[in-house]
Amino acid sequence: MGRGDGSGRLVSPEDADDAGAGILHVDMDAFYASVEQLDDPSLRGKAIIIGAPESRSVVSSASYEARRFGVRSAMPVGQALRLCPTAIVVAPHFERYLEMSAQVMRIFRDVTPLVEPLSIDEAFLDVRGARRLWGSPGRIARMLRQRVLDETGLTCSIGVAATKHVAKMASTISKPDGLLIVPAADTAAFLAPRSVRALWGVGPKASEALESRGIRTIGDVLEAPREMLDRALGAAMGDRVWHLARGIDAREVDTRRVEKSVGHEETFHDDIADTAILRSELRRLADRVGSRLRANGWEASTVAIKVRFADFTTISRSQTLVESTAVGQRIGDAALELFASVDRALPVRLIGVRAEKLRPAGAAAPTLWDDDAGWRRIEDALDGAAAKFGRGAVTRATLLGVRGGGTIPSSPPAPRLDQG
DNA sequence: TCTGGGGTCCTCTGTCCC
DNA sequence: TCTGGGGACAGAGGACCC
Repeated sequence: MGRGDGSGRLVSPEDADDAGAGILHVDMDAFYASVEQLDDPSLRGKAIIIGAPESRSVVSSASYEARRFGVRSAMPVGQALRLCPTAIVVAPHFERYLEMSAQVMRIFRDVTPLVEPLSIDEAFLDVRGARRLWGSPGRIARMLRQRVLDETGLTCSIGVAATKHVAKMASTISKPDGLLIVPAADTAAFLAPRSVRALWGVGPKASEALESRGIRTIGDVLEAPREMLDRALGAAMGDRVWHLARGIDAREVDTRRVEKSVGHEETFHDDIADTAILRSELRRLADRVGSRLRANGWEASTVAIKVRFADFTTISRSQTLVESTAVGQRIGDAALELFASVDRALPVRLIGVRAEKLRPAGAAAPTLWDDDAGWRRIEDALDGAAAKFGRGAVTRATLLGVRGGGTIPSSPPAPRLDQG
C-alpha cells in the first residue's frame, strides 16, 4: 500500500498495486501559501501565514515552514505569530487563487470529464474510463502530479482508492507532495487502525461522543453495535459512519454540483451596538448578495440573517419570500425585517446575509405539482378522503375542485404530469 | 487563546392540517 | 365540538468542511 517517512506521511512506491482503485482525490498543498511563494520568490522557503492584517483575523493557509511550528488553518493570526514569531503575514489574493484553481481544474479535465471540484483547491476524479487512453489509475495520478507541477509550478497530493472517502483519506495521509494508492482489497486494513476523527463528517463533537463510548479507531467502529452509533451520533450520522468504516461509500463523482445558497458575512473590527450602523451593514451585504445572484442568473426565495454577539453567541433568522428575487433592495428589506425581530442585549460582533433556495432567474415558481412533497400532500389528502368516504367515491377531480376526472389510483400517481 | 468567511447537512421544535 | 396521532414543513441552531 504505502511506506512512511516517520512523520505519519505515507506514500506509495513506483510499482504499487492499484487494483480496483479508480477514484482520485487531488488536493493542492498549502494552496494559498504556495501561490504566494510562487508569485513572490522572496517568500520561498520561509514561514508565511495567509490572513488579513486585522486584529480578529484567522489563518487561511500557512506554508509548511510555518506548520512546523504548529501553525494551523483557522487559528487566530495573533496566536500563530506567538508560535512562529518569524512568520510573514501575507494578505490573501483570492482572484489569483481562483485563476490558479481554474488552471489546475483544466488539467484534470484534460484527463477525464468526470471531475468533481470540492473546493478551490481539491477535486475528485473518476478515471475508471480513462485506462485505455492514459493507463492505470496509479499511472494517471503520477502523470497528473507531474503535469500540475510543470504547468503551474505547484505541488499536489493524490489519494487513489475504490471510493471517494478512502481516496480523500489517502491524499491527506500522503501530504505534502505525495501519492498514496489503496487497492480495493486493502481498504479494510487501511481503515482499521486510523482514528475515528479521520472519517468524513466526524469532527470534535462527534469524535468526543464516540470516544466516550470507547470507540477510538475505525476498527472500534466495526466492533460497535449499530444502535450504539445511532445513539451517539443520531440516526443519519450513525448510518454514515457505520458504512464509511466498512469502506462502503456509494457516492459517485458528481460533475453537476449546484450551489444551494449564497451569502456574505462580516466580523467587525470592534463590536457595534449602533442600530443605524448595523442596518446599513445589512443593506450593504444584501446588495452584494443580490449582485452575486444576478451575476449567476439566480433568484432566491428565502433570506436568512446571522447575528453573532460580543459573547460569541450566534443566532439566525430566516424568512420565505412571497416572490423570489435577486434584487438587493428586496433582500435588504427582508433582512432588516428579520433583524428587527432580534432581541439585542449585547453589541454585535458579526452580521451576515444569506440567500437560500436558489433557482434560475425567470424560471416558473415550483407549484404543488412540481415536487415530490407536493405529490405526497396530494396522495395524503386522497388517502384521507378515501379512508373517510371509500376509495371509489372520491375522484382526483374532487380534490382539485374540477368536475370530472378519474378515480383515486390504487398505486401512487405517476411522478409528474408534465415531464417528457 | 479567543475564535474568518463561504458553504452543506442534520436535528430538533413548533405549527398546520387531516 | 373536542382530542390525539402523525406527517409535512419551516425555522433555528449546531456540527462540520475547506
